[in-house]
Amino acid sequence: MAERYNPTEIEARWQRRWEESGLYRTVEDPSRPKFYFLTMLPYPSGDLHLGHWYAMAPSDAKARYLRMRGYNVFFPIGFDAFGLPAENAAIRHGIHPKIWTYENIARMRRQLRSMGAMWAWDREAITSDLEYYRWTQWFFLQFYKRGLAYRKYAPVDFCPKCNTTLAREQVWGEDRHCERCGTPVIRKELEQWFFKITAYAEELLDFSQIDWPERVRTMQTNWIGRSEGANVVFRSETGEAIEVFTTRPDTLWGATFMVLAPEHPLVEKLTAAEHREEVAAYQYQAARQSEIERLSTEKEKTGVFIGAYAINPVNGERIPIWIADYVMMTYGTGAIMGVPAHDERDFLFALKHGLPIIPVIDRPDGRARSYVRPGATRPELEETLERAGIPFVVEEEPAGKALCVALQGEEALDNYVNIVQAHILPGQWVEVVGRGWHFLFAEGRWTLDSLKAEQEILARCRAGRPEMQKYRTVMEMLYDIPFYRDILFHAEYGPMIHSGRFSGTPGEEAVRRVTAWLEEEGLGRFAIAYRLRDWLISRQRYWGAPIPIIYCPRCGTVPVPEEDLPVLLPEDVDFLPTGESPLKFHEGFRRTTCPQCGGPAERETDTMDTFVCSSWYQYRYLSPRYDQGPFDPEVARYWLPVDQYTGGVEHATMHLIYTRFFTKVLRDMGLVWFDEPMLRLFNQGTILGEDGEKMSKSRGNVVAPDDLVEKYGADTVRCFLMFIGPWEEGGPWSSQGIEGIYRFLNRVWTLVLEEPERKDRPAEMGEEALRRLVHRTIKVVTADMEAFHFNTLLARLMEFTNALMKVRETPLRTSAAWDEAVESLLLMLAPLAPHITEELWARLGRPYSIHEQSWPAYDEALAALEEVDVAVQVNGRVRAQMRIPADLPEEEVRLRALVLERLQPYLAGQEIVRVIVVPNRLVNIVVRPAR
RNA sequence: GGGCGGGUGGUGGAAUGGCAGACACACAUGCCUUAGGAGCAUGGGCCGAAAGGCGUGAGGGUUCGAAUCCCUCCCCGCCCACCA
Repeated sequence: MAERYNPTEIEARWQRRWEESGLYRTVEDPSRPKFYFLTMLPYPSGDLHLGHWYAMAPSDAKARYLRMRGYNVFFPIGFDAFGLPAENAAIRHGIHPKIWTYENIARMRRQLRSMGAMWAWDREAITSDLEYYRWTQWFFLQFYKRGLAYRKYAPVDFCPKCNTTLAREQVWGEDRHCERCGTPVIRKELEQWFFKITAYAEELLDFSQIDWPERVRTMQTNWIGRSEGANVVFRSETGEAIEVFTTRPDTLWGATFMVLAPEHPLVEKLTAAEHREEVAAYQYQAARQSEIERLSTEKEKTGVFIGAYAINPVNGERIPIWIADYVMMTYGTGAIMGVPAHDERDFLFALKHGLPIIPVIDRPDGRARSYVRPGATRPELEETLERAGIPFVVEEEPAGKALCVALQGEEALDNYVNIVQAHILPGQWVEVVGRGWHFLFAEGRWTLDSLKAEQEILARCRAGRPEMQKYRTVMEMLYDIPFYRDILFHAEYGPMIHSGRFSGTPGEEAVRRVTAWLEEEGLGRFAIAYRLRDWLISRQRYWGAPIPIIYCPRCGTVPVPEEDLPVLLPEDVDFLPTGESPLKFHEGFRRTTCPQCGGPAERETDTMDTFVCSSWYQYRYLSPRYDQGPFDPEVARYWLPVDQYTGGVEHATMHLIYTRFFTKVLRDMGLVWFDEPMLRLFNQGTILGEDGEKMSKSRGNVVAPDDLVEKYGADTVRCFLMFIGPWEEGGPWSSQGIEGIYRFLNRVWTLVLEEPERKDRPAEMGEEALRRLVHRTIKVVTADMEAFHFNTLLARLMEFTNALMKVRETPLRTSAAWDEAVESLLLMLAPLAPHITEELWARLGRPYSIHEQSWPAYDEALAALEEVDVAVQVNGRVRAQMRIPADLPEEEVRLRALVLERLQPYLAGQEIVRVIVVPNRLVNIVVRPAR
């Protein structure tokens, strides 16, 4: 009896051996094709959890496979070590962030090693290392030099009691209070550093050079949010120029008001004295809300009139200026024209605040409606309409009969208008809405085509029916009629109406023609707006890379000279329970001398967002101790760019955009020669708790990988994570399911090492057939490996193993084909389960190491099936099976099928209409009863 | 509200126009065993004694043939969310 599979012993032994023999040392070898395989670097939270394993183990398997395919693979690892949790630990437990971080790293290194991955530990990089953040600061200076780093006022969440800014995750609850003291948080304008990522917005929309998942490309495209339109200059009555951005210049004639963002710089100047108090109160209120809240769809459209008017440059209309929090200072120009007839938000705003609504784009669907109020016309109208063939619905109302008329098309509308006009009673009216927008009175017809018409119509309606007195605008009056509700507003493109000489311009040309005209007249110009904002990198934190800037009272903002880098993060700091950055109070750090004039000056005390550090780590990995630049260009020339990147999709709009931006800047600096950092990207899913929910301490469903490794060994944990389901989908953990993989590895152990109980089982297959099975398996497994389909790959290997377990008891056990089968099994399993395969490989007397062997090749001819089982259907139902040689000519297949015994009852008395032959799969005989 | 995924046995999943349920878990029965939370063998979508029928969220369509393609709807997950 051979010894049993003991993963703990084997794994420790081989990990030591690999380390000692330098199996995974990285060497730049120009004679071999390179492959840079990168996995997102972990944050050293202190414990390696199963999520890390889920991200890393399959990556390691793929990297090992590529190595077996002959690539010189670079598979580095490191730590994203700056960040808030270290500071929180300092405040709560009195541990210095540096100690906390580096102790965590030491622990995680040990845990990571237990995975048995082929990481290039000799190139490990840690972002909080002095020799790392020195270059992060260097990049800041290069950005600054190129005008890509700038400082401006920006709103931050601020706790007035703690006297500090808060990160977004430190603001709690609906009422937005401070996490620590419960005081309501306010928005405060602070000077902050930004990276000008918007300068690259256009280029970031181009994904033509990378093979990334569509999901990520879509998310980034939406995040960047490119919109074409025009900036149009309005003037206030006092002559102040106010620029608005619009994507719909074709609706300019329908602008009936203007809205500025509450923090718009012109508000101060424009606000009339008697409105100041109200405006200030509204601005304060708006400042208290985060952008997230302001953007909430459910929210009422609040706002206040500032007592000023602007002139619409295209038609001279005088329109009121409001401020409202649905307008963002950070998008477009921070000011909009309100076109309530064709923008849903403006429509709701106008209705709520009693602002007039003038339609200026015709409905493309040609629909119009008319509601004839009781007593508006002579009673014969009904009969006349009937005779004219115009359908209507009669509604009984307390005041009498009302008619609801739906009209489709120009002709119906004209016809209806003429008929109704002849039936109107004096003082009364009937309107047509949706299209036409005619108000038919006995003495004439008014069209809702201007503010003036609006007022006249409203006055007449109020005079004719006293109950209309309560309405502030014509549209408000119409909106009260349920029959009209869904036809009063639309945002489609369509022919322009009520727009002076542009009336009649078709929707397809309208935007272009109006924009061209605006440019000619000097009233506006074509403009592109992006939703992407510049990247705010300032953090009022201690544990981060200090921003290398000095403020001198004489010279102003002065960058730290490159030769003075790094700006050292001082370690002798006190952590205040308020959470304020200790750098602010560290006199030795803050006080410095100006590099230009030598006079007393102050350092910037903010540090950089940790996403800055992780935007270029793939370059630092190449040469983590290089000190002539961020990375060794020699080494870079060999390895870059990254060939394959893997990581969670949650970074789609943060890290994955930032690192693309960084790379484009590096390219413009001449540091790299390519446009994109990572050529291919794979997003793995999330490993969930046994209950299908996210693993978290509060749910109590966390599975500790260390315990699993102790019980089953790393190979089993690795394989099971890959077996659970498609890697890109993630899925729930199963503490029972892992047993299956453990059994599988035990079976492989038995298969290779143990003497079978019997050896004389009659062979079910010959040597040739066994070879065919081997090559067929290599073929499908290779395809699965290429496609990251680890779950089906393992299923194939299990099937293969199960088949071999039977063969093992037959005389074939001593054949050459058997040896080939076992060897192939171990080689295919090696990337997934590196330890057990190394052990079995050694015990078979093969040379060290299995991980330096070539991936098994398959013979295409052998991999092809010799015989196939084909289903034979009659009218789509399987009625028989037949085994035939593979790739038999269709005609032959048809003949063999038609004479099958089992089929005859189904064919008797039937006429064969056609026979469909799907090669090597099935035959479908289509029949119908014979006449 | 918008965008992208997804819905298949008791469970995780396989099959992306061609025999639905590979592989595994759990379960059942049997063998072995002093014992079994080890190992081995056998079984299984559902209904039915069988023949056969039904079956991939619901309904419709295209096709010789649909889990797969199209239309309508329901449910779940993720991302974005007043971006003018």
